Amino acid sequence: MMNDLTIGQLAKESNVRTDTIRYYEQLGIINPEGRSNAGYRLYGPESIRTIKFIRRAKNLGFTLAEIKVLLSLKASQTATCRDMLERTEAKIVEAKENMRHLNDMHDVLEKLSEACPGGDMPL
Amino acid sequence: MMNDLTIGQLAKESNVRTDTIRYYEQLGIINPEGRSNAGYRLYGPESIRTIKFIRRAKNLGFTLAEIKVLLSLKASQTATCRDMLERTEAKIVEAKENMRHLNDMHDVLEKLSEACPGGDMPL
DNA sequence: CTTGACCATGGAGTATGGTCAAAGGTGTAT
DNA sequence: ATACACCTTTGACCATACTCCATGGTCAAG
Repeated sequence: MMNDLTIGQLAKESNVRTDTIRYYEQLGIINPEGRSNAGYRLYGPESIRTIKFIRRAKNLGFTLAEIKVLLSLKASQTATCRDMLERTEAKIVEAKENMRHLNDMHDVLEKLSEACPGGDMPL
Repeated sequence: MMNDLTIGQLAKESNVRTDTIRYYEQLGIINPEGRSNAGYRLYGPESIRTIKFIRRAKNLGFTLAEIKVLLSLKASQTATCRDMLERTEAKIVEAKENMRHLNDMHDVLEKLSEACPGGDMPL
């Protein structure tokens, strides 16, 4: 299918390195839909979403082992599980915001640590 | 002073290993107040707070390098810096709560992933 | 004065999450 | 057909944050 992505294309679309995708595959987190005649990994377009999910979860502090579990739940056919996951994803987005704010603050603190002994407060 | 703690006592009070404290010292994050005649590290009681602060910040996702900066700010004599830090600490506590909730949820999800294919929802 | 718990240093080893490099096959444009 | 970008695998290497080990000194109790 024309829809399939090579590992390089997937990497570009999802802003990770090809090595990282292969590493995730090694951990059993993601798998290509198949292989080309030449043995090239071929991915469906939903893989982009998956990689982005992994990155989001990672930023929230989930380990790759934990993310593997989250993704296996996500794949489950049980509606209740899917619902739980959706709710959790919303929570995760919230927490990510919190962490982002915290990190912003950290950046400010770093600047402060340089500016403070003698300078005006940059904030 | 009788108030001084050996590394083992400090480790016990702050729930880390002695190795970890020495490792932090190597990174310049904490330092003993002095040494005994025999060369034993001696810590004041505030070191317990410091180690606990490091652990708290670490759980929030700060790297040890970042924590070093936070602690250097904390030590600064400038009132505004201290104020900023206090505010940031409050934020950090908030964010920690959020992450704790998220981690609780993760634990539930793990249980779900075992119970879901065929069992009742435990939640 | 010896035993056992504690301390010191230095260096090696571990887990996580990548990242890079070597050696070689593929695919397409000129 | 040959350059060039892309793909393959295997395996080494990196940073972070510990954790353990070997070797040897210290100290309090019996």
